[in-house]
Amino acid sequence: MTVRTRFAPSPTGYLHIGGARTALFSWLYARKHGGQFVLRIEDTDLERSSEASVNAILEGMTWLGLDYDEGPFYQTSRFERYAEVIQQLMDSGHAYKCYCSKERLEKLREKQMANREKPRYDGHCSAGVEPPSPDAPFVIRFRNPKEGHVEFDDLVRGRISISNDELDDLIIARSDGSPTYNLTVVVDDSDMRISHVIRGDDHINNTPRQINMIRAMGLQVPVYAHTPMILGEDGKRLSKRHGAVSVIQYREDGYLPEALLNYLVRLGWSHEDQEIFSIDEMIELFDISDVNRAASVFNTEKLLWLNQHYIKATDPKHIARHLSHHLGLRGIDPTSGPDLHAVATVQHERAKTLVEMAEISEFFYRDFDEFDHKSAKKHLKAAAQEPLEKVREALAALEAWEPEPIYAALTAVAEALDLKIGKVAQPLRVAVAGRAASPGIDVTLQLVGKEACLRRIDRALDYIRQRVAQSESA
RNA sequence: GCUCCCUUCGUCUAGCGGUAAGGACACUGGCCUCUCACGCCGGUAACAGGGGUUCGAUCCCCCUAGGGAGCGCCA
Repeated sequence: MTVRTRFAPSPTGYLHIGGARTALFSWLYARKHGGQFVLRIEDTDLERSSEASVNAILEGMTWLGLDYDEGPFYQTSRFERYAEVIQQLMDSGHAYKCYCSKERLEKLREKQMANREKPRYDGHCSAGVEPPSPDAPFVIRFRNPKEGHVEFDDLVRGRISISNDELDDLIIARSDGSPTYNLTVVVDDSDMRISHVIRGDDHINNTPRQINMIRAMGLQVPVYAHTPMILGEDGKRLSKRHGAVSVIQYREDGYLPEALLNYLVRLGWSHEDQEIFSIDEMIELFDISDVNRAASVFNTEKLLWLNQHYIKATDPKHIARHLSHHLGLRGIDPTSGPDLHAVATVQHERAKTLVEMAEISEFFYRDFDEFDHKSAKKHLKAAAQEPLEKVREALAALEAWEPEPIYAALTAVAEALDLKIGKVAQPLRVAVAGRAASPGIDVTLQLVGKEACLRRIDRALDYIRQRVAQSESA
């Protein structure tokens, strides 16, 4: 049997974290078994579906690298097929017309709730009834078996069993003739020869009735795997308000797709003590039956750690391209300063996201507006004046603007003044970078460039003199 | 309310009848060091509770509690 999995989002919003993981699991399973992964857009809800959402989902999949072998298929283009199946079910007696009014159903539900019963359709029209009027509206219901129970072996949950008397006769066609979800999934999964249905566990309760329909149609029941949901940082369900951000938002926030994928695959799944997985390793090692049953909480801290790991591990040339983009977003022309590859090389161990990397690299490309307040307070004080003046002198005299001579010049100044190198380097760092943290002082100066360095040192000296003058007059 | 599902450090997880309950993130002590990071060494921290079964339960069974999902002419 060739493995065929699918991802079937409804285009009513973005591709969010939960959907992305379900897609990843399905994709991995197909890739692992040399099968196919198909994408299907479940857009039968005309009210809520939008093309913008379809595009957002496709964009998210592309960014993550979850390529599909077939599709995207749109359910809206398959209405004829659904109508055909519904007719077959009618012909074989597995479905019937129901003329019950919404009012009647509403009352029924209230009564059942009051009686502490599970609300369900009572089969009023099951035996066949006369239409209240010749042109009375009706829905079509699936005739669920009354006896026995449905069992299936879920690849992550194990055996799940539910009694048929818990199930009622669900609507498969609305009064306007359009098919409902439970019918369309079943028909599509069958037509698309899906062998393994991997989806969120919010579908567990639908599965038994879907199995009953599949059997009524005389079709093959696929293997199911219901993956647990992902909770927000607060342990509550993900919502628009916290965490359920679109996958694309992570790209904007400076995450690498490899990091997000790695994070997602470890949510509910593990392989020994391994934390880092390349795509190839995931494909080789992942197995849907090793997935946990319990929901898991999304933890940005760990994602950040992984992201930093991938930033460190990725070729700086590649990082440079991303950095260019994020610098651009900050209004910086990346060609106006040092080579991006060099900057990425010295910064890639210092940033958890590409956005952060752009932020801490800004000073390479333009003079900062003002010194970081705390850093200036600590380092740009009277005691730093002489060292900075001497450093300026030494640097101005340098012929070769390279890390080694620069560092030699600094140590010479420090020695001459009988200071530790830090007493010289820190004020200089604040002068040139605007803050007390930066890559090594030598490469920092080199990349900023001689002219800019001298200019900024002068500015820092002005700042110190002004500060000294103020404290004297006070 | 009813049905189904879930429950190991704060978080992600390992465990599959006998372990000092392992790893990772975070937190934290130290080393390295021109800063920040990186890296390295160390630490704190968990089997929801109660009954069984068993020589022995994190692991098997039952109950309780807590959490989640479903119960639509949404998907």
